[in-house]
Amino acid sequence: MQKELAKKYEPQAVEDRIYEFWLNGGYFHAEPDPDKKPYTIVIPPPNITGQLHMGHALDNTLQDILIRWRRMQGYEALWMPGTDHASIATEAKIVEAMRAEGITKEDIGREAFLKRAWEWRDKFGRRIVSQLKKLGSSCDWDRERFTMDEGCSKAVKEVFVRLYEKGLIYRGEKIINWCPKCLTSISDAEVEHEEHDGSFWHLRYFLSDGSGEIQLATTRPETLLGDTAVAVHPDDERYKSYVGKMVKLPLTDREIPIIADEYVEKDFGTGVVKITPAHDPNDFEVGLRHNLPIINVMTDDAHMTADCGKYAGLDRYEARKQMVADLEAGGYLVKVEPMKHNVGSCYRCKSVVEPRVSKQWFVKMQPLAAPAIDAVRDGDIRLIPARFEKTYYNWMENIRDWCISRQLWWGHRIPAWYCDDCNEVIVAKEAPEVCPKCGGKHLRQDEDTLDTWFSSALWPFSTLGWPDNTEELKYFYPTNTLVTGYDIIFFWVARMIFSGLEYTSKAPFNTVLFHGIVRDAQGRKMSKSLGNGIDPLVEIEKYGADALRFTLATGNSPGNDMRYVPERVEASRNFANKLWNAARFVMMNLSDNEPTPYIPENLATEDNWVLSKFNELVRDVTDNLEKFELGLAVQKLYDFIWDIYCDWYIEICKARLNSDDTVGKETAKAVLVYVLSETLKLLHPFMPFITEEIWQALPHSGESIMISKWPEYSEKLSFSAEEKRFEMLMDVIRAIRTRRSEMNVPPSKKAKVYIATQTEDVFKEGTPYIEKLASASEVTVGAEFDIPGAVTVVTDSAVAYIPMNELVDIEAERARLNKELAAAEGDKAFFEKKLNNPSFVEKAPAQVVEQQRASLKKALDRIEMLKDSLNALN
RNA sequence: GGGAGCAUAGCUCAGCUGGGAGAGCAUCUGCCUUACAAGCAGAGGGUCACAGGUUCGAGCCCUGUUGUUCCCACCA
Repeated sequence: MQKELAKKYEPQAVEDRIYEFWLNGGYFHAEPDPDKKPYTIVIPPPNITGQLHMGHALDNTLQDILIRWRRMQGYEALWMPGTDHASIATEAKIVEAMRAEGITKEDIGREAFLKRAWEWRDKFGRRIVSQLKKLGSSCDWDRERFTMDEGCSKAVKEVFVRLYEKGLIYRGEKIINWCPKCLTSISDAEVEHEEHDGSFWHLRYFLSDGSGEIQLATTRPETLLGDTAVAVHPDDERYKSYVGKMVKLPLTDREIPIIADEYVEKDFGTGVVKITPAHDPNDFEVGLRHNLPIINVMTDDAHMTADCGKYAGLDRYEARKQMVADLEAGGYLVKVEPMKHNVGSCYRCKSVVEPRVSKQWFVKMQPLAAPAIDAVRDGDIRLIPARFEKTYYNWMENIRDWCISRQLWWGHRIPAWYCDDCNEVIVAKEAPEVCPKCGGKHLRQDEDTLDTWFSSALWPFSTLGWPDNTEELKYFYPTNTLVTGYDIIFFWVARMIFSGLEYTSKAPFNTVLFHGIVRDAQGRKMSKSLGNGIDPLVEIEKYGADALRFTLATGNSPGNDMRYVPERVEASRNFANKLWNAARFVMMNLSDNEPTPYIPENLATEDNWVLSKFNELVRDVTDNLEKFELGLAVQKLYDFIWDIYCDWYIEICKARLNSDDTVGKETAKAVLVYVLSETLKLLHPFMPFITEEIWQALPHSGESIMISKWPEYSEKLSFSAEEKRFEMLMDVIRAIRTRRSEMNVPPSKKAKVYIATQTEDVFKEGTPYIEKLASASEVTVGAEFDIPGAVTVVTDSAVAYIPMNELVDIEAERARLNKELAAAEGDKAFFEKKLNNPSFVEKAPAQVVEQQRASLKKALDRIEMLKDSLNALN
């Protein structure tokens, strides 16, 4: 901070410089240290294709708050950063970029394609990292990792081989979700289901023996050429006689059987289903049970295959249209009903997913899911908020095998080789020279890569050196807190849990803090297509990273979505500015060589009060952070700094600072500096830049606020008696201000004030403050006054008379006091009623009863004072 | 079909284990009181969605209703 302080805080001039300073100081770096307790967070690795969006901003703000706080508390705090190769998303982008050049993947081949991909990664992987730095993230960049770096790749191979050997990874021909645009299989979790308006075509299939027809209904007539049976329920009386007969498949010469299977719902549609094992997961199962042939009628990009006669080569929806027309023309179409049905689409490209039979690699999930369920149930892992446990159990308990192979090039290539000589499958960490079975040399590695999430699942330990038992792994693992959005609970969180348990025998973290989605001001999801996204970098440029962080941390409760309202970031910016100016004021009063912050002797009541309030703040903020209530913590800091420190304490200190009382002056200065400096520490995790900038400008010891010691609650700073005394003063000041404001008296018009009270010492001591803060020209304190016709204000502890008779309308004043009296009488009745209720006194906690008694007493005192005041008017 | 969240001041949201409802923004009034007009001092504004229940006491706990958002699910 410069000597000449700007009136306004300018984050742009501060943040980059401070971040450099931290980096140079090496403060983000963590090393195993047996003398300290570890605290570890692994970052949810952002995609290398990604740009920082509000979701990242929120996620990383929360992590940075936790890690900075723990670091200050003395933990060896490691925030492990890195990026994710995001196979499907990255590959799609590169393919898209290549299309602009007029070339395809296949044109250049695997090797050249991967070269491009790595170049892409080098170029864009840095971008997201520099954006995280703009936010102030205190990651240990020395340890930055990438899901496809050597270590992570080693971990991936290790896991694959181990699971294969254990029989938990297998290759099989099954029906999977196929994205016809990305041209790869995807897992169940990668399919988004949405209800669409569709049609339900009722068709008639004629029996081969000419004895009649059977009617069925379908939403996908274009798969008809792949039908290999027609099914009814075995108990369906209507169709019992049909079972075993053959029907002629319309538009073809093929004959297919009518079978009975319990999968069919009697009451749905006509109770008859066409069975297309190649294109529907249920039909596939039915096909297995009845040994039906599988006829694939679609190509990998969802066009009809060459075997489809006149429909060959048509897009699936065009084929549907033409087939429906042909069915109608041929007399097969009975009717068309409108129908809502679920359509699955690819979570990356939104294309409608095509169920497809193909040979893929799978992870057998049930054996892995069981311990993962127990870990949460037994409390080894705590989900915050707890309601996500239910979601988690529900998913884990109904989990199906995980399809992990992808027909993509960018990713971890599957460590499996096929022997062309003897068809042996070899799964190994290193490429085999020869076939271990036949000694043949014609080995081909599997062309496919692994699901991106397969490597992300290992992130908490692969980044720490696993499978090697490194010092880092021993010290920092298991990690402590995982902070992420609830939208990736299945993709990532659940998979890390079962992976950690399986490979390290430990839960990978003990707490998961879920946050929600950042939405726009109207509550809509921010998206490219809507164009309603707010760029965090633009906001940082405009308002500062601290303001953005503050906005995201405030009013954000775990697991709940939040709206990003522009006005709020302005309010946060204003708060930073407020703090800046408070610091300016304090420093204005300091000389060049002030001692480091300390608590002086000779504390005045207001000093005790502010220290006591600060002490409570320390306790509350720490407590909130322990409970992951970050939004509450930051709110309390805001209130303390703005209301208590600025509006009251600084204002009240001005009297001493401007006086000739050297002791009072020094005391005020010392307390001002002490409380400011300590409060900056509490605020630092939330607003790291401005707190560092101010802290550096204040007298301090140590290199940086970010490695200073987190304040602790101290009984010695608890002054409840002094707090009460000071609050009496505040009450009177507020009451006088309110009264003057109601009468539109400007502060420049000073007036005498007489204070009648039973605690004269409080108000005598507070006289200069009443003069300054309540525009009093002269304050007289006594037990009783008789000042006819004065403006009268009554608090719980005093009556203040302000003889501004010319402004007073006696009748109005009487009416007002009577109104207040009525209110006080109401209070009295309220508390009396409560206290006269025997079951209340009996059953309520003693402390609560005591509170009510005190409130009753206040009301009674107030009534007395109001009555006196009314009498005084006469 | 199952499950979950949300419903509190005009707007955006807090509200910890139940003890007379809070903030910011907006509105209104008066202030350039030299740290800050991105500010200061005040004011107005709420049957805490609805209906029951538990309790001495319910915004908070229970049940149901309505509205809304989301997640999961193989009725073609």
